[in-house]
Amino acid sequence: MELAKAEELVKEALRARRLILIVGLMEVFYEGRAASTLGPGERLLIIKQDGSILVHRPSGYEPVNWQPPGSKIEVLLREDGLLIEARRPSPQEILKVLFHEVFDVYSFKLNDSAEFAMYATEEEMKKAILLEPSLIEDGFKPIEDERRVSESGFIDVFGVDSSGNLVVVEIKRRNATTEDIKQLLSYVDGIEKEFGKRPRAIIAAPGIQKSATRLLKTYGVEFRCVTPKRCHEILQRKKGLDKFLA
Amino acid sequence: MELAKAEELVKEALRARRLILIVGLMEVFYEGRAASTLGPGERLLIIKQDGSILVHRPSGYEPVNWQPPGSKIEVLLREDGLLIEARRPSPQEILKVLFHEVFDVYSFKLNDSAEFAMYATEEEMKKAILLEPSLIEDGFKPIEDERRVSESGFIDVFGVDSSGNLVVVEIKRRNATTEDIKQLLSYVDGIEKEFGKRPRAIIAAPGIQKSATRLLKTYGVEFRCVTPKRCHEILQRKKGLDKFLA
DNA sequence: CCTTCCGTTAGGCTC
DNA sequence: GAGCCTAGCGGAAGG
Repeated sequence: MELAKAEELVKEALRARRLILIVGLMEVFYEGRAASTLGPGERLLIIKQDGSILVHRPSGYEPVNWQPPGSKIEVLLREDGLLIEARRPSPQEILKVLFHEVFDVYSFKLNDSAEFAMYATEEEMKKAILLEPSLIEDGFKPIEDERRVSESGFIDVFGVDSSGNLVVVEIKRRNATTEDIKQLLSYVDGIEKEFGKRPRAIIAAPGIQKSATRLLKTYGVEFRCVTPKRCHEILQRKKGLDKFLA
Repeated sequence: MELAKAEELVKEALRARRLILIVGLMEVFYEGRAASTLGPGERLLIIKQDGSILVHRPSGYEPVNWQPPGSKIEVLLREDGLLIEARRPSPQEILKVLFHEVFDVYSFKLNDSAEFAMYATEEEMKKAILLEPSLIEDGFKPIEDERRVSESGFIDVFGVDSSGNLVVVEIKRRNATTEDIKQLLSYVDGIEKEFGKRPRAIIAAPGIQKSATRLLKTYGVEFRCVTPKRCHEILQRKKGLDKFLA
């Protein structure tokens, strides 16, 4: 395709705020928080209606270069090719795509207002534990979620056990790491300072990394196997029940 | 476009291992480590030669759903639409895209062997410090990079100052956080245990978060302002010099 | 395979 | 805007 024709198509599509796909032979330059260069090759450039822009190579999940939404897009026909620039003010970054050849330009006005729903997240795990505290242990009573501990951060679930001991619960949707255990321990220290009494520490996760297992024993942290999937099922069941009762 | 025609085009492109773009009205379902649903909407589906697959909405940098390279892709024409499934064995995950309408199917055999070069990374910062230790301070002498500290991880740069004190340097390409300082301090403890002598601790980064500043004073950690960009320039200058001397 | 750590992480939330 | 944290994080390097 003539580069001049491609320029015209892209400019028109930009004005109309359409999703644009450009396939061609291009070089890519990026400078901002970091910097990168990518020599000539055949790739796909995607420009979205909100100013996000992505360069995709023929392989790999990730774009090789990109600019997030809000970038300002400019198109320039030059001697050496068709240049597309995406500027971002803060942080100051620029992405330059220089097309030596354009194979095709497509553009679309897409309508998509559907809601995206994600399940089996850490958030759902927390909700399930608050709703069904026996997931942690019989007699466990949550008192607070997201309790702030000075200097450390936020406790996922804070409560008491059947004997009245304070309990700090840290939730992870993936296997717990040493870092996770250390974080939990810093909450324990904070609570101990605040209440003058050392709380029990429980990590609720689908599993635990081997290196973290040692820390468990050393510091008396307890592990409860809780999976995102099971928590999701519990919430679904409860919801179904509520509907039935309503 | 007829869904049967689309099915044919996609299957042929899959056999030929081409990059495939499908634009149309689709629903998306994902289940694996988590789960998600996305109702009908007009989107772009990208299938790459290596089995990666991406669903892009008209806005936003990130794909709303995806599957990484190596997924097995199947195409099925059903009563309710054209179904494209991408399965991944480990972790066991499935992505289902059900097209109610297909506007266009494009496919390309793309040639792209160019090398991608990234600059101003943490790796470059380390190289620059090893090459030009005065970036840390006059008289600093690096001894080792990536020195293993038992139980903690790896020290970015380990060395001695002009008075013979041990020095532990932690490098960050972005502003240093409290976590970064804690990590550095765990290296310090490890080195103290190993050498029976407490080393100096230096964090080399473009800046430091306010909450981390307090930790500096409390634990005697020193801060050196070192930016990725400046390190990159130093390496470039050195390279130019080498070329000139060669 | 598992673990560790970086990333132009992005994105969402709070302050 | 800065700070804090999660993510289906992905990806690479090392054991």
